[in-house]
Amino acid sequence: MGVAVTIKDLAAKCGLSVSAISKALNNYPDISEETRAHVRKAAAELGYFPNAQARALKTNRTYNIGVVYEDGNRDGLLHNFFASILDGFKREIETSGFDITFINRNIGRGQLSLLNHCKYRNMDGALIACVDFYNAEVVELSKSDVPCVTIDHLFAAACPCAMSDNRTGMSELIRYVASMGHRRIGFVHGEHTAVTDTRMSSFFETMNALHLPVVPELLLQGVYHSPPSNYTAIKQLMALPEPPTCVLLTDDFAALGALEALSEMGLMPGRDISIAGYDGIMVGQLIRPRLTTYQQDTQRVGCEAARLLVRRIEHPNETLRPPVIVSGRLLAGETVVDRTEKKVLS
Amino acid sequence: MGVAVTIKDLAAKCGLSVSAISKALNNYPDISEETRAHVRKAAAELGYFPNAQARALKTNRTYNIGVVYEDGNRDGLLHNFFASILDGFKREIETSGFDITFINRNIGRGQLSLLNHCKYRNMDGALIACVDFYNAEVVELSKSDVPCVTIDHLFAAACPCAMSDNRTGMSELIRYVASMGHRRIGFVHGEHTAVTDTRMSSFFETMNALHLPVVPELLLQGVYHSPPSNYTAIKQLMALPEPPTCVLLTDDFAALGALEALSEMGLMPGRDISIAGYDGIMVGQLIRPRLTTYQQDTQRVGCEAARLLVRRIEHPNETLRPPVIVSGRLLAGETVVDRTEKKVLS
DNA sequence: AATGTAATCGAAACCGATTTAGGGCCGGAG
DNA sequence: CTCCGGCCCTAAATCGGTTTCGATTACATT
Repeated sequence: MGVAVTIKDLAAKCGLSVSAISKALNNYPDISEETRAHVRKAAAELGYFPNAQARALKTNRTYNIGVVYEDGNRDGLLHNFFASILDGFKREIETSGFDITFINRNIGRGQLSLLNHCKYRNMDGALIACVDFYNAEVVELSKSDVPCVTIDHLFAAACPCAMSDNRTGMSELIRYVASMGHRRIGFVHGEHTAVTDTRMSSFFETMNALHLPVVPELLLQGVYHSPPSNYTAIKQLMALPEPPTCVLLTDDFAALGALEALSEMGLMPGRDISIAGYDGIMVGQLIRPRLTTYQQDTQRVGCEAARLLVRRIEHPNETLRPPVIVSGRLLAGETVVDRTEKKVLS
Repeated sequence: MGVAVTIKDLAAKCGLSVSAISKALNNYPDISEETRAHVRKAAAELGYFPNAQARALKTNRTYNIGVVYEDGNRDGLLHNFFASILDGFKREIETSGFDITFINRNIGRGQLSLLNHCKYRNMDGALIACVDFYNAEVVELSKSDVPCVTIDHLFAAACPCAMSDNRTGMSELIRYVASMGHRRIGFVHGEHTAVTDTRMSSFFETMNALHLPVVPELLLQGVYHSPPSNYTAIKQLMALPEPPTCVLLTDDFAALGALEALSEMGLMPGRDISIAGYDGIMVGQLIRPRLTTYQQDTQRVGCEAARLLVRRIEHPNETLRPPVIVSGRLLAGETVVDRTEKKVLS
């Protein structure tokens, strides 16, 4: 190694003690301004910067954030939706001087729980996203003394949360679909999670408010981010004696699976049958017909999560802030047909 | 904090000195087997694990890898291709006990070069991917004493590299297209990079070998991962007096832009005009018509990069290994028409 | 002149590990 | 009986910083 310059070298160059240097650089009040300036100048000349480990050892601050990310399935980083949230989180938290490190369960050849991994590296905080929130290790981490922030899941524990406005989103989507003349609306929801619960309750509420019938056969459980699952679901729905005129899928990526199924059946989405996704990923707007969906502001969700976490780290005793709810917007693509016009025409 | 258990606590519990504990856990030979066993048991009981900072301070090993990732554009994590490589890298390097941390240019409110950021955190090594390899800071890092591995770019510096077999890939793709009866082949290549150079030279070579004409007007420069850029390029190509019958785009994501342009022009890819992408991202196989492309084995590229890096870290003086070249496979989708049949029919 | 006070800086302890040098203890050789 | 060499362990230095506590100096106050 090109032998890093340490605080001792700097002290020698300045003719000062090590402690004086430290204080000068950390803006202690008992160092004169001219000394401080001199030290700063010398530090710049020597290209000095403190050793992160040494500093952390003493201060218990690493300026490093652990990111707990799916490691079960083969998604994780490949998950468009969460990749975008992570990206937003990363950009924001970096401006506050934090780095991010992925947290997993192994260290050396040994194993470590998520919480212990965080403690091992002395993480200043952790982002919990894209995981099974009911997993024991995840719950343990959320309840621990390491400051956490979650995405789209509200823990009972004192854990701030940034979430997308799934209630309004679902509602707007349904109202749009209804405004296009659809009454028999199918809904493939995801596995049981907080997000699913919110969307489902919003589904029922909105359908009721619009006096639309909720038909049990049109309500299916699918799997988030899984084209095959939604491929199957839509085939099942279309095989019904009286199929829906419009189907809402779990998410955009999954909706691609539905589109695949439809094209196999010789049906053209946006003409013979309507479908809508959820998320608003970029490819959904690149394909033809453009996907009708509800776009979540993922960058913003990540950014808000970062702010909440920094706030929590810097003010640990502050009362817990309510979840930040980020609104999105409807993307009226071309996969939902306007049946009102048809009625007029026929 | 729940006051972490330190080596002192463990020493007290065992009635041994701190150094004995350290040696026992680090498999020093001068500790009796029974003592070692006893220490291990006690450590497990107390839930002890060493403090990463303290250890790193003394050993200069952090078991942390810096990941240098695009921070200029708004891609980065959103880049399907590199996200998958990073994912493969992450999985492999985690099995060797390393964590990964993103490297950027800021620390606190100050600024730090990429190299200095690595040194600040005492990274054991670095992955250089998805960046401008001609950037001064990137070059500096690659030449430094921190062990690096690159993806798809061979530095003059002693830096191992994992790369996709762009030469063979391009060649196979062209041969396939040619076998489908295409002679007027357009090629939108990316910005000047090592990857672009390889693909272009392979393009010329293969076209020559197949006695196909390389028409200057059919050779355009586009931008990687940019649908709009390729949207423009394909419109330009189709406006020619004698347009190509098949166009190769920079990558799959960009190819979606081309598909968009074609659909606007009322042309149907896979019937009126043929196009091919490159990369083999998942959505390309979910849309209809399925994208014809060359699939790179990104997981494998990431995995090989991890192995190279670990090797380099653990055996710094070993002579540099040659680049690992990972082969991919042709994905014959539906966006390239078979003109030979047409000829027969007409 | 004696005392008090503010402004600066230094000495040393400390964070939690690793590692070098050395010190008892025991058995066997001389 | 002494000496020597393993074996097993401890003491202490060290990594590179931060922070507490004191020390020194200069200057104003009484």
